[in-house]
Amino acid sequence: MTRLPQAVAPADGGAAVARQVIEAAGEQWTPLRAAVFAALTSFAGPASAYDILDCVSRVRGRRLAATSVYRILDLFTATNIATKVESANAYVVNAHPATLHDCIFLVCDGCGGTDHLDDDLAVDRLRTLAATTGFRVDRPVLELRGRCRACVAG
Amino acid sequence: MTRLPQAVAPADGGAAVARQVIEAAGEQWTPLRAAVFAALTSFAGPASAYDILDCVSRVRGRRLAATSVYRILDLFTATNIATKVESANAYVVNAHPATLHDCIFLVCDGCGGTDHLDDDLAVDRLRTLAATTGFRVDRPVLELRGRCRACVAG
DNA sequence: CGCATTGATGACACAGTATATCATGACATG
DNA sequence: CATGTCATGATATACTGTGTCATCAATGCG
Repeated sequence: MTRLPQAVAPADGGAAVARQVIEAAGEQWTPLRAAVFAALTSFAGPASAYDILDCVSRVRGRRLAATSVYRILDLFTATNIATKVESANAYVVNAHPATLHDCIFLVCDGCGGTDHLDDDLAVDRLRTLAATTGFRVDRPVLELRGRCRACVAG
Repeated sequence: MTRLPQAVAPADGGAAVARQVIEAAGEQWTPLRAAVFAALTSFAGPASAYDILDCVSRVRGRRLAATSVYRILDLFTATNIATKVESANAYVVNAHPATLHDCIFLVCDGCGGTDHLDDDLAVDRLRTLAATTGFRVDRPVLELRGRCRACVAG
């Protein structure tokens, strides 16, 4: 299966689905977690932990602890609600948290925007190759840095 | 083309080739750069910038500036002599600096060891998919986190 | 009700990663 | 010697992330 990037944008930015996933995992959907999720979706591209910290702090009128942000981001990534873009030390909400795919991120070095594509064929191939060496893949980090259409043109 | 991980270990750890590449790029092969290269090869797996800083400082009996290490690592990565493992904030020497391949790293979360494989087929596929969205790939970041054979067994 | 437990968050310190800026030193060349 | 260039140093600072203990609210139970 191959899907090209596409936007599926529920009115709430996916918060309802995220909440379902979190609660299905036996975790709570707290106000702070909701705020972090909202902050995450409010950025056009990947947001750093401190971007989120600043954003949530502003909204709540009170500075929250960095620890809390990291804890919540860890929870989000563990439940597949968000993913860390390793090459940018930043986080993005996952477009389809309910279905398991190994996202391939297209990160634009021009505008910072991030698209993603899912391509089971390529990923399966990589997994299989790794397996031939006895390596068990737990977490693929597949990111393509470059320039998006607009930034190539501009 | 697909090659499985293999060790090609020249006696000098590849310093001679590295030097050629650096000089071909119009840059100098200085004692400090040689020391950083040697430090890089002296680690079994990827080494952090500060691992290298400590190592080189010890060898030289004098603490060098973090800035210098980063500058040299930037030079090495720009010339394809080394690559940054983004998901580990660490650097490894490139096994074949002269030939251009998009390395796929297998990073073991157990022992920290890193293998790599080259698979033009998978990478070309990803590049092609990206291109269909108008995205131009400059720098693929392809890392598979998991457990190596030994650590899966242990 | 009183109390213990549990989970979420806060507060604070600190470690680790990275860059900006300006200064210095070595060397080449005119 | 004056000047320029390149590599490196020195210093400060920003950014990223974690460890540890305290606090607070909700829940369950005697």
